[in-house]
Amino acid sequence: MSKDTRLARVAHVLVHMSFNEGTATSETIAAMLDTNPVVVRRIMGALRKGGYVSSERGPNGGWRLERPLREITFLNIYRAFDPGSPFTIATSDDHPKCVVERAANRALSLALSEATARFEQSLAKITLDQLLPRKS
Amino acid sequence: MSKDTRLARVAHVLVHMSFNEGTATSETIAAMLDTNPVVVRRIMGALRKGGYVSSERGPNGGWRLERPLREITFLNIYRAFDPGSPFTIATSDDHPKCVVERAANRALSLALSEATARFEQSLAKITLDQLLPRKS
DNA sequence: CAATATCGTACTAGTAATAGTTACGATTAG
DNA sequence: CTAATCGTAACTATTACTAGTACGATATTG
Repeated sequence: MSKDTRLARVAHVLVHMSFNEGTATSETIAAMLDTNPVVVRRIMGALRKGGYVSSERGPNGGWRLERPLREITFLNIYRAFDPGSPFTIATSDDHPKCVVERAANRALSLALSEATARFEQSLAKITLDQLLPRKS
Repeated sequence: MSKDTRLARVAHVLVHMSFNEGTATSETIAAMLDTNPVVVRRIMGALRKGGYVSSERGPNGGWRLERPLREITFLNIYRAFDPGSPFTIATSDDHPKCVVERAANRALSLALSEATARFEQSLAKITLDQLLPRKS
């Protein structure tokens, strides 16, 4: 599978959007991400459901940031994408009635959920305003 | 990408192997995993490099468990597969010189490595003897 | 109302990792 | 020598994501 880069990419875009008033079109954003406007609409569409951005159609339309950067965390973005397990690792399903397989799956599931919880804790601590360049 | 189930599957197999003296053929093990002997050879081959199992060719050959269950952890198995990142999530690489993208990638990388460390800590605590059915 | 900009979305193609399969060579017991 | 068994290369299937094409829906402007 190719990797899911949506979180890093959209965080990048939202910070840039905060530099300008008004809207940014999918086309403009696509240029920033070196991709295609449709990809942008899909990603931004997910964020719209969470109320982090809004969109307007027609001339002078585009995407608008609806919340200040400090009120948006990586966890907010991550969850907006309605993600499944973030792991490439999964339990097995060869002999669901075998007690040994079940014990192995239980042990692995616990490790996966502990790591997922840790991941989400880390994401929750990152707000978008932390990505702003320092005015040193 | 389809999910990686090797860890759970091989843990299951090693426990069953400990129930019998001597060797188990790839064919026998394949039946346990509901798959094909070649898949078994690939998976077991990785464990052989770590010294957890050995193989013998020719009649009466097969795979032999080389260490007691309590001396094999999930982390040992996991590492034997020489895994890349266990996450489906990755950083972006659209504008490597953009300071905002770099900041976003740094923040995400940290979250990923914290979660990976937690995952490995959890795996290290699971020894295969913990998967044995309780004699209640 | 016509022209145009812009989002919305269905559909298809590309990509990368594991899983599965076939085929065949290498080794060893008897 | 024969048969059992591993070793491995090559190919296909599956899965889940990214990317791209096409076209419809909507809103502004004059």
